[in-house]
Amino acid sequence: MTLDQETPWLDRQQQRSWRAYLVGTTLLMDRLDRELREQHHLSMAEYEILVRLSEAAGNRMRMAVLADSVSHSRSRVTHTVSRMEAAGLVARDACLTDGRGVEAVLTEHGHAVLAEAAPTHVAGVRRMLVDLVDEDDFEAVGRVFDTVADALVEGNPAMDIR
Amino acid sequence: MTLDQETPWLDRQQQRSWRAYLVGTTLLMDRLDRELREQHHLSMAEYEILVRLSEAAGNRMRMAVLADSVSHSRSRVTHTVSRMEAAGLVARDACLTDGRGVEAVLTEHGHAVLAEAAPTHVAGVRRMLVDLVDEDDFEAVGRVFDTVADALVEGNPAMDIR
DNA sequence: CAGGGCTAGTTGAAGCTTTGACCATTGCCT
DNA sequence: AGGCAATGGTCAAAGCTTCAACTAGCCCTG
Repeated sequence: MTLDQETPWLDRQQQRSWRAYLVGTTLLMDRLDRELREQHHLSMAEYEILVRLSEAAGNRMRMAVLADSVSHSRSRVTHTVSRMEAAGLVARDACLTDGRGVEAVLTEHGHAVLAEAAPTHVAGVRRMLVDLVDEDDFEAVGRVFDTVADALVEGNPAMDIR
Repeated sequence: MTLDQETPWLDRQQQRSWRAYLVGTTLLMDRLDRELREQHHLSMAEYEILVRLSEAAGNRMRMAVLADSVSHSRSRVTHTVSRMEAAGLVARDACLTDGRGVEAVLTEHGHAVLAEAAPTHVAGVRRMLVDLVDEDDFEAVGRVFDTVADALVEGNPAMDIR
């Protein structure tokens, strides 16, 4: 990669965009998390896991796949799932085809909690983001972070430093 | 605000954009934070505070103003500044005009650390985001999160639930 | 089929953030 | 002036995330 003296600064517009993104993301995530906690006793991390499981075949997923799909560390998912298990939202199940594996399974209760939480969460995402902004601009956000995610996803050496 | 049954789901495209944003942001923040920590022993929160102070008149800022400018809670800024103070990056100073107030001041060392960290941090932001995406798309990101931040910034009752 | 190396997942400690209580000071209102 | 609500900042405790081992099972090679 380039040396430091070759790295151009961000121009005025880029700087503005970058800071707006930082501040906006901080406020947005904060609020969505807070709403989920207050109304449904769920963190956003827990909510995302419920969503992923509900979309998975058999409502079950290997821990590692789950971790990758939400882009959280395995350790983090282990802890989060443990808390959710204690709350009866998911269960753990040994994987039949791989003795090392563990699957997280959505319980009845987890399904019910998700069904309750989803509409209000979606409403929040709309109210604070989607319905506020131009549709094309929001698609641009999708393109930008698709690109970022692709570039940063596990094992892309092009993104390593120097 | 609208009732739940009136809230339409996100359409396919919106859903894709929303998830890309979540995943991309998670990966990006993770990496930027890691780079800053490994190369300069700074968290992103600390880095942002250094930047804000370096731009402030007299390199000093009231705690509350600082907190607002990075959109972090006051408590969080208190803790972060305490750690930075222990590391010699900033100093605390009583506010002359308001007996309740405290000002954070950038030290020589803090200035030096920022001068070292900034180029590599900017390089990271470019490498993993700015240089990867279409310029117009990135401006759209700026518009979107400007709007979000405006809507969510302290004391906008329109964004409250129901 | 034994060994080494890899992958899956967990664990506990350390670190950061949030929450809520708390105290001091200030500004407003009468 | 005197009382009282609001503001600024801090702190301790609780919660979540990260980090660095660690266990166990898989797979490849000799």
